[in-house]
Amino acid sequence: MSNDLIYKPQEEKISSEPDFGLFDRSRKKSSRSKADLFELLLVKELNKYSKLSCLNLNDEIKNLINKIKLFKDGSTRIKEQNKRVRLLLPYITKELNKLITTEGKIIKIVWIGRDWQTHKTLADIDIKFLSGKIIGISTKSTRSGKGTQKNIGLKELKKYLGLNIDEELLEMKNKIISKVSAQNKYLKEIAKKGITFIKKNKYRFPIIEKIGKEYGVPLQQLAVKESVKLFNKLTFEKKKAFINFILGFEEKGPLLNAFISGKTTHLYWNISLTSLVGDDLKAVDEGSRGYYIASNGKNIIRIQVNFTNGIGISAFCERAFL
DNA sequence: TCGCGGTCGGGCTTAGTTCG
DNA sequence: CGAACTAAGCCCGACCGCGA
Repeated sequence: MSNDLIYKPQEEKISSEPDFGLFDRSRKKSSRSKADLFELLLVKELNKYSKLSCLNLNDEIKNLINKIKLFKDGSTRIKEQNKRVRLLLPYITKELNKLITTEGKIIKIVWIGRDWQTHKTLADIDIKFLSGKIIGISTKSTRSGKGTQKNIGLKELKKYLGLNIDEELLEMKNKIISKVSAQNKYLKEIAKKGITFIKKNKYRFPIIEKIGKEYGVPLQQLAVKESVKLFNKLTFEKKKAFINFILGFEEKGPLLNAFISGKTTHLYWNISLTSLVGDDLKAVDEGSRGYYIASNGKNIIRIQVNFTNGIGISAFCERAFL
């Protein structure tokens, strides 16, 4: 039996028998909870700054802290978020001060958080002024890097680029399921339960990742080629629509991007990104993993082509970076 | 030239919504 | 009602440039 097929218990696993995914082994990170905590702490401070009540946030903050504590390095991660809020806050309030002189005081602050889907916005926080004006704040907190500008699912890729790889995806999925199934009796049981269950078991059986890549990577490469070809065939208006979607120009109101990466703060209004977009728009193949969108010969957006939860064993998507 | 901070690039995690 | 989809987020190793 090859080494890949041997069941590898994770650090928290006690039983020596495979549990077929009943055990949750994704305990190393808690990225989403940390982001939520960061956003909520920021909302709390912004409320204080605006002299608005924020007592209702304390329970939720407490819950998140308790959740993050359970993860590896949990308390360090919590401290980090607190620190980054302190560093970023003055830059945001400086910008808000300017607005207050023309729009009046802040009367309401709404944490959008995970409700972006129903709000249809990139904003994490909405701020309403006395004049009725509402601005959104999109905020990120990372140890390093700029974070994802946008994650584009297959539905949107179809809509904007006309990308259709349904058949290839189905074929890939079937191949992965049958190859996983052919490994041994445990994997046969897992494969029976479908691709999501296969995904849940990838840490216990490293061969799953290997098989996923075997069939997933060629599809990534195909999708890069297709996307580049399709983008370059679009009319100028349609190219622009795709870029507008990525950059968030479909927002109802002004959007302030406020993010902190390590100790470095960044602050800019979304509208300032319009200067990036010129009249000659082209997609440039960058190899097997992604492509660039260039404006007048200069790369402005990098698009990474991959799967959300591991190659071949989760949903396909393309991700945009500035 | 070496250490270190910043950026890049690939990948992973989470969770709300939708769909069969 | 659970699996799949979607789209937010963060992680982290590699790489690169710059000053001591």
